[in-house]
Amino acid sequence: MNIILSNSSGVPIYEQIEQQLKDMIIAGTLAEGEMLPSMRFLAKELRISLITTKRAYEELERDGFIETRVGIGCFVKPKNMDMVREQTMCQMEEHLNEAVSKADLCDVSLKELTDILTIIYEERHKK
Amino acid sequence: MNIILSNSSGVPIYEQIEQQLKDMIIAGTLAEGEMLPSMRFLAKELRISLITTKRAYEELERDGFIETRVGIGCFVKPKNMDMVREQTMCQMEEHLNEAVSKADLCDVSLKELTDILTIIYEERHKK
DNA sequence: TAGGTGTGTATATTATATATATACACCTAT
DNA sequence: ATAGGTGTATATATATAATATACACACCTA
Repeated sequence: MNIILSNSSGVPIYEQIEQQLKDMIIAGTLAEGEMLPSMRFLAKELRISLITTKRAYEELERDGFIETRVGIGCFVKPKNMDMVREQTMCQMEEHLNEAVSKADLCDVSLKELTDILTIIYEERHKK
Repeated sequence: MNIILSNSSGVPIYEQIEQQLKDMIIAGTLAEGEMLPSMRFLAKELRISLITTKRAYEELERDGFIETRVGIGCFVKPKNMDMVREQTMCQMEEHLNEAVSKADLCDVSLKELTDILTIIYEERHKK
C-alpha cells in the first residue's frame, strides 16, 4: 500500500490516510469491490495505532467511499462518479482561487500565472 | 480592521488573523512603521480573547513582519521584499500544484484548467 | 510626581482534537 | 470447537487552541 505520511505537515495522520485512499479510489487504483488492507495490517505497516487507521476508514465510510463488513473487512463501494467529480472540481477551483490571491500579492500577471501552471502540468505528465 | 474569521474552517483563529495581517502588510494596506490595532482592541472587535490576538502577533513578530514595543504597541517592520515575494510565490506554486493533482483525478485537460484559472483571475480583477 | 489609561506579558485553566493501548465481539475455515 | 483473521468499544494520554485573570511597562496630564 503506497501511503506516505508526513509528521511535520500538521495534517492529522488519519486525514492523510483518508485523502490518499480517496484519491486511489477515484483514480481506480483501488477498484470497486476490492478489499482494502485491514486496519491492523495498515496500522502495522505505517507503524501507527489501529485506532488511527480505524478513524480514517470511518470517515471514508461516512463519505460513501467504502463499506464495512464486521469480521470480514472494508470494501470499495461503487461510487457516484458525477458527485465525486464535482467535489474534486470544487477543491481544484479552491486551489486556483488561492493561487490567484497569492499572485495578486506579488503582482504576478495572468500570463505568468498560466505559464507556471503549464510548466507544472507538463512536468507532471512527462513521467 | 477588516478581518474575517471563520469558525467552521478548522483553521485556528490565531492563524486566520496572522495570515490576513500578513497579507495586508505585503499589500501595503498596513504601511511600514504603522501601528497595528492593539491586541486588546482587536480582541474586543473580533469578540475573542486577548491571548488569541497575542498569539497571532507573536507569530508575526517571529516571522519578522512586526516589531513589539512593550507598553506602546506593535508596529509594521520594514520588510525584506525579495524574501516575502519568494515565500508567497512558493505558496502560489503549491496551490497550482494541488490544483493540477485534482485536475488529473478528474481528467481535466490543461486547456480547461487554464480557462478556469483565467475566469477566476478576471473575475477578481473586475471589481 | 501621582495616578489614570493606554500598551504588552505571564500564569493557570478549560475544552477540544489527535493518537494511543487494551480488551471485546464478530466471521470463517479448519 | 477453536485459531486466527476481521472490525469495535472504552478508557487514557498528550498536544493544541482558546480562555480569564492578574501583572508590568510607558505615556500623558493634572
